Amino acid sequence: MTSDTDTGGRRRQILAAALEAFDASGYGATTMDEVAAKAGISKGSIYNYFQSKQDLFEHVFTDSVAPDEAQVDRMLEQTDGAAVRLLGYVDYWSEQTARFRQVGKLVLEFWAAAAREPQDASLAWSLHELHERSMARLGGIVAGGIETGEFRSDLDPHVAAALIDAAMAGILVNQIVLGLAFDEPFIEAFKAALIAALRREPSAPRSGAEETGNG
Amino acid sequence: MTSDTDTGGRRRQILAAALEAFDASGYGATTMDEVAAKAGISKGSIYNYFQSKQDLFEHVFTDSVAPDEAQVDRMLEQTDGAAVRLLGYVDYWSEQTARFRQVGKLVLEFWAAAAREPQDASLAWSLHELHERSMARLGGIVAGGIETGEFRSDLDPHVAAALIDAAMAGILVNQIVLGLAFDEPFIEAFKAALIAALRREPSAPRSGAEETGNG
Amino acid sequence: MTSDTDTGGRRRQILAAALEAFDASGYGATTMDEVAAKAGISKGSIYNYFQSKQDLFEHVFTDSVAPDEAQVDRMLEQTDGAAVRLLGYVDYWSEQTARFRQVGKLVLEFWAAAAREPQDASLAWSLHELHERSMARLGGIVAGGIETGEFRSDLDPHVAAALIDAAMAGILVNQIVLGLAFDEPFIEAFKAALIAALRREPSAPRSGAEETGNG
Amino acid sequence: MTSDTDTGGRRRQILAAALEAFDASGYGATTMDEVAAKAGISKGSIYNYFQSKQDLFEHVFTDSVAPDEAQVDRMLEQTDGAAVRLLGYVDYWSEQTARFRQVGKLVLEFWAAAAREPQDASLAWSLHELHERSMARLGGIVAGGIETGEFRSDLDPHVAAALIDAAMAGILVNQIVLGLAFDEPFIEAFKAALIAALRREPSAPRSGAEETGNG
DNA sequence: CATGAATGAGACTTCATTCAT
DNA sequence: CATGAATGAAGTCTCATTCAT
Repeated sequence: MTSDTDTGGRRRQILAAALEAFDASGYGATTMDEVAAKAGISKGSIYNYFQSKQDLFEHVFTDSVAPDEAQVDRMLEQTDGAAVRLLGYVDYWSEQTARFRQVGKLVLEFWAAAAREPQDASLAWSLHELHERSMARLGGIVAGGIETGEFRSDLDPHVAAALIDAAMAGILVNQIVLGLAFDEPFIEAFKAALIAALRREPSAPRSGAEETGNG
Repeated sequence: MTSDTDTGGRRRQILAAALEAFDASGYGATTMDEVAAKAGISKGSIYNYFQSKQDLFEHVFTDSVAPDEAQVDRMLEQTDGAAVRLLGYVDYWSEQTARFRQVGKLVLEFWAAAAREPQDASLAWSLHELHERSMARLGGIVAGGIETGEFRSDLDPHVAAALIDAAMAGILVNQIVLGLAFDEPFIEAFKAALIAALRREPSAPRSGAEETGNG
Repeated sequence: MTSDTDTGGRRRQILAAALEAFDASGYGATTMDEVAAKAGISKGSIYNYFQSKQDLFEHVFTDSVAPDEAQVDRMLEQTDGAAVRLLGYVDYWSEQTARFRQVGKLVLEFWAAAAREPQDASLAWSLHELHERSMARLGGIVAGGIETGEFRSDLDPHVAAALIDAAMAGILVNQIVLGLAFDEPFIEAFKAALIAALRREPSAPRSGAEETGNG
Repeated sequence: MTSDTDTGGRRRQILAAALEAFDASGYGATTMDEVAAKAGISKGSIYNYFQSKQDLFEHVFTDSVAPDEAQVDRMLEQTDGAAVRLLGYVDYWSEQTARFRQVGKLVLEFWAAAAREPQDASLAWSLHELHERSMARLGGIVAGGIETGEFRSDLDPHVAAALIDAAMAGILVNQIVLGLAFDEPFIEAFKAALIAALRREPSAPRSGAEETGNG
């Protein structure tokens, strides 16, 4: 047990050090020496836990950076109403984004690496699956909204989901690459725009529901 | 004349080879030998035209990949109507994206590199300025639409521009990273969603009553 | 113990190989491959002990070639009489010169490199301090001789020390550059000339009239 | 004629540029580009005047830096008295040294290069012959002084010449390597020491004859 | 004779990975 | 399982020299 815990601890220690190093310098410019130094262990030791630098890099994503999807699924299960569920999803994503912001450049490294990999390689596959699940959740929310009449009936749930997902990805990119600050008012405006584009409209007896509220 | 053409030609030759190589393997995994071989010249020759690998990389972006903005400005000058101008802008961007799709991974390389650079470094600055100009165009279009009554009056042009820009960036990312195909129908849906979110709602003679109540 | 010896041994191994290589070919023409081959290790290994070629070069001087000054200080402490001490110093220097003769060209490399360096750089500083200590010893001997009346009272100890030091440096240079053999008879003649130039002239009961004119 | 002059001028132009460059950076660190830039011509052109970098280096010495010996020979022919001739030689050397001081590091480069060359190679041979002529002059002066009774009869002219030459070489080295300033008072002290070591002594009815009389 | 782009050998240095201790 | 010295392949960049114009 102790040894087991120790082993897990050592592994996590390396992952944390690697995350920090890769984020600061990128994959190419990070050396195993750096990781070892940050982790406070010897360089050779890393190879007892990871097969190679590439392997370590991928595990930084799958074991440390990949978003925690359990909570959002719980939230979606317990919530009624397509608009509410959608806005909840955006909030969840926004929280994850805040985490990403701390390891922001790393996300771009993952993307760039995945783009270069064959589509069935480890990292590319992880990102692919992550995206698939995101699409499924968003598509389900939109389809539900159409069914209940909350959302416009002329929407294609898949297309809508892809658009919403893309918008979120783009916000993240602009944050990381350009250092833009997308603060809470911005996120609220984003939500309002989503609702404005999705909701059923002419039948609404009253309009004016989607004020953005920022100056 | 001949020499002038030749010199420019040699430089372009190297840029084309570098673009291809960087796109295929990424910055780190591309060697100067590869670039030289693809360009059909000697390795040392590259250094007669570019100071370093990094310099070459940046010039691939600024000289070869950066979008051609002249045409869109011409279009915007000659067009009336905010919605038409916006859709025209999306088309312009869509065409550029098609170009990017061919050098897709390279764009991620640029982004990752720029994110790692200090914000005033060459590449980061190029991307920053590109974004600023994009924001200016989009913001202008939206502001014009608000003024003429085409678009909702409760929009903040800066926020709207940032959102539109982010959505486009995200579509690009998902294309590149996940290999998704965003075809013409998708782009049309994107346009429709934009218009749906921006246009003044015909049914509401007066808006401006209830805020979204953030928090 | 063993490891300590081994580590020190490996380092010395590299230094010895580098000394030989630099001496044979000069700094510029010596390659790290050569040093590695002579030391019987891999090229990369050298960088576990020295940061760069320049660093290795400087350590060859400070760790391997710089004269051993402990013995001469012991001798000077235990000896009385300015003339005897001076001749002892010449003998000490002559022995060191014999060592230098084996790595003769290397000394010129050090000098040339030091001359090109800023005066506070590592190698230049080493030579500077070495010279300062030499001047202090010689100046002390001469001053002592003047005090006891062995040497002429119109000498400036600093000037005399500088001259003696220069003469020794020049003998070394001519040995190395021109391959001249300065054998024992020559050294004896050098000693005699030194004494002749320094000692109080017996025929003049009182000196102190004709100063050299500098303070 | 014009072309001949032009050619000579172009050659001298290159030599002057090379001298400056080699002096500033040393042989290894000087590039042909630097020389060409300083000379204001193209790099390829240098090879119309010199076979190689090494060839250029050697010609910098033989054509530009080697001391001008004609004047000292004239002086020696026209002067009587061994002491006066010797002091005149020191003055001549001192003037040359002032020239060397301006290209000081270069002298060390020549020495280091010559030491590495086989003794019959171009540069080594030049230095060797230069030294031989210096020895001949000094030896002649000393021998003459012994003959006329000015100098001590127990001197070996060859040994004395070698010592004087070495002292001068050493002064030069310490100037260049250590940046020491050997000013006129120092040179006068050097002269005084030379005379003190050489002149016939007990028979001198009066001492104090060898005032240095600086100024 | 001038030019300067092209060359290509080769230099220094880095670093992922291994393995004996 | 830990260590860290050793490795050696590979990378970027330099530069003396050539040669077509």
